[in-house]
Amino acid sequence: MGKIDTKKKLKQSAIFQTSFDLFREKGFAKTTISDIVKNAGLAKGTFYLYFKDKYDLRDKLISHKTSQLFLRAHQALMQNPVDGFENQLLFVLDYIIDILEHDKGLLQFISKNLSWGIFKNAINAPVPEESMKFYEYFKELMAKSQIQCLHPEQMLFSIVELVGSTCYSCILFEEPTTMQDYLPHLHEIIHHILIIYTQPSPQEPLPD
Amino acid sequence: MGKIDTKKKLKQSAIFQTSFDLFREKGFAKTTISDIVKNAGLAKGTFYLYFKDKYDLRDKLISHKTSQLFLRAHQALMQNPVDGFENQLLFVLDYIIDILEHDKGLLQFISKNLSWGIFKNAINAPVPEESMKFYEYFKELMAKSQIQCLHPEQMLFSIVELVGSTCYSCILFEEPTTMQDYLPHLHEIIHHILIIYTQPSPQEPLPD
Amino acid sequence: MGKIDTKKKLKQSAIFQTSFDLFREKGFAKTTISDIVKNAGLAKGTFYLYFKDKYDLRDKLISHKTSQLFLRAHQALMQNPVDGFENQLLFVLDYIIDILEHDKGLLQFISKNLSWGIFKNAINAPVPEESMKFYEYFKELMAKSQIQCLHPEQMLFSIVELVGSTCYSCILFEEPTTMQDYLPHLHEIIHHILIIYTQPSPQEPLPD
Amino acid sequence: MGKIDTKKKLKQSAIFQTSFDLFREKGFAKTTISDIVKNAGLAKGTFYLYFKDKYDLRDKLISHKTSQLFLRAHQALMQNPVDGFENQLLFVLDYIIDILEHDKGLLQFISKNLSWGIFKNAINAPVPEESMKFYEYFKELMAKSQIQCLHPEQMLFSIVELVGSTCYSCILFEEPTTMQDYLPHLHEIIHHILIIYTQPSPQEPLPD
DNA sequence: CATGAATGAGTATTCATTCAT
DNA sequence: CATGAATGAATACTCATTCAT
Repeated sequence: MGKIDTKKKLKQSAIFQTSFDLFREKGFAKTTISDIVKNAGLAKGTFYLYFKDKYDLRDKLISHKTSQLFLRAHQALMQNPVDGFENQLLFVLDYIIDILEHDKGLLQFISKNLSWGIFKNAINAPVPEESMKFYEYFKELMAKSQIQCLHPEQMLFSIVELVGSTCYSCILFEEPTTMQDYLPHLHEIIHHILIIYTQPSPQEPLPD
Repeated sequence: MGKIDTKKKLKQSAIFQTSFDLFREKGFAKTTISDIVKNAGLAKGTFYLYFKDKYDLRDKLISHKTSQLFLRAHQALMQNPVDGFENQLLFVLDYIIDILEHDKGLLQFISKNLSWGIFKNAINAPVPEESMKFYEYFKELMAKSQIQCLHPEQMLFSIVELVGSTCYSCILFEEPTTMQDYLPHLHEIIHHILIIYTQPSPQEPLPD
Repeated sequence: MGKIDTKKKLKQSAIFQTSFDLFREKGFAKTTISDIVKNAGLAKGTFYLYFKDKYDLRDKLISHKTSQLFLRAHQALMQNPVDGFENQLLFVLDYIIDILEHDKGLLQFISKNLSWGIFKNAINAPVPEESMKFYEYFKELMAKSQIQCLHPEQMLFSIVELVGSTCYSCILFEEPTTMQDYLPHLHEIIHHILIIYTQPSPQEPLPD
Repeated sequence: MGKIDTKKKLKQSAIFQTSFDLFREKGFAKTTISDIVKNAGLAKGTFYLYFKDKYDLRDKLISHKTSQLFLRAHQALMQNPVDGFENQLLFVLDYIIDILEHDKGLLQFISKNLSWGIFKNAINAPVPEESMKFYEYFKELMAKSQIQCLHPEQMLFSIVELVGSTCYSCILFEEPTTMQDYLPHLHEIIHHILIIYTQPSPQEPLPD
């Protein structure tokens, strides 16, 4: 009973690991299911017991990897307590950026396919305990820091999209500059976005 | 000579038009070269006289479509003179956003493939006069408005990436909200980005 | 013992019923063993406890269904006594044609696979009491009606093949006409076949 | 121009010949397209330039072979003039039966798939001059012999179905007897079918 | 320049069958 | 007896690319 379930988990895990390596190495399109099962030491048919097709695998893998990323950032945050929502947010973002800078394959794989929808819900996480909803997580952080914010979702959306797309370009192509170089400006823009959204009224003129 | 050139242009144009329609309709991956030439009324071999392969066509098409987009925005700006760099920038962005809102196929096609590199250089423009470099264009606008800016490229990069990725989500999926809804906040963030980059940096004083 | 036998019968029966429905619905080739066991609520391995493979199942099913058909016709004949071999034969044929007209799936399934061999011997009947030999049955009817016939087997063969193949076309495709339309002609041809085989052959005089 | 067309004909012909041999040898189901093209000395893709799939090939092949059969019978008839419709009909049928007796593979292949619809129309004949409509052909023979017949189509249908299905059993399995043995009886039944359908009125009582 | 017939490597997917539990 | 996870051989079909005409 437990044995069979354990074996099943192992197989799925093997497919995850192998396919991720291959996607990183050769790209999604050039990776074949034959490649995956051959490297995972499984029969072809077995693949189809766990995933509908290559696209299903990809989607589940993105959820999985994104979840892992946030989980690691969250755990780091727990071990290095930081005060205030802004600092916490920056800590998490910087932590993730740092990981991605050292794992460009991961960045390449995730970014091409990540969307706000996946980010917000991360519902299809194959392992239940991973299916944390990041948006909920940040809202909680905000609440704990007693931040007032009219449109918390839009605020996070703006930040996440900005960070995601600029990272992609700076880290992978160093265009228009390196991540090192860009990071302080990114922080400053994020700082301003927080100001904008936590101001009493977005219409009112900004203080200078 | 001129005749032959005209004929060549016509064929290339036919491939552009047909392939764009098909990419919009069925997506890039599902569109075959057979499809394209059949719809364009050409022989298969003819395709290879004009493009190296499907990827070459796609890249040239993206440049072409992106150029067109900016060209239209630029022409609109010429006819509705607006004062000041910020207003000009917003005019151009809003104009493009409006087009994309009404042509989601175009948005889908461009966004998946647009990167800062293409945006900045637009090098492969098949029609020479299209190969305007947008970055240069904006730098010129800035100069005309006598804007001082330490890192103009980074500033535009931040804005373009933010606009690009948020548009994609808001227009195509209305996530987390509609473009209508999000637009004022986007404007405000852009406003702040301009402030950040055109004010004396907190770290380093502007040279005079 | 009896219990186990009952259970076995039940499973076999479930496979028969389910597979027949599926064969009718999707055809033999498109029906998979997975389909069958899933619908029958059994495990895949169980199938192989009862049948060698799909072909074995099909053959047994044809025998089974053909037997049922004749059994029903026979029972009807018992309840509506008819005099004379020709009338009895026509009664049985008409009865069966009527059933097939109302169950085209059955006709389709049986006809594609029925041959004179199966008809004559019905050897593989899975349930022993079904394994009535139709040819023997008709010979008995003939004997009871005191019909003299030199080649009774050929006579039945001619009739059965004619009825079988014309039914198939008339009922399933209404080609060249409907069964309704064709039936009187079919009767007349059968009548003549009976005449031919029960009259002194032109070539060889009947032995007395 | 003519060269290319000739080559195309040759390729189709090669596929026809090769596939027919393979179908005869291993059966339709067990013959793969890979087999066919390998034996025909063609590339896989080439197959799909000429036929939609294996089923398309089979149907066209049946038409082709059936047409050939009748064509040969017709040519033989032209060279051995026979008087009267019945004699002509029997000549053609006997001629075909004779061919089939000596080419059981052909019989096997055709019979499993021949239906009255194909017989009557033979429309899809790949080579135009083959697309003779047999039913029309026989109607013509009848007209020439000044035969009056109320339901000529039904008459031919009855004969063809009878001949087809009895041949199949007698030739391939010698069940219930050999074709040699059965032939005179078949002739007699056909003779009677002609009588039935050419009688002034099918409703009127048969003369005894 | 233009054609389109021919190519054939390449890939996803199915499914009957087995066997450890 | 029953199960159903695992297997992997088998196959249809696609499509970018070439090259003789």
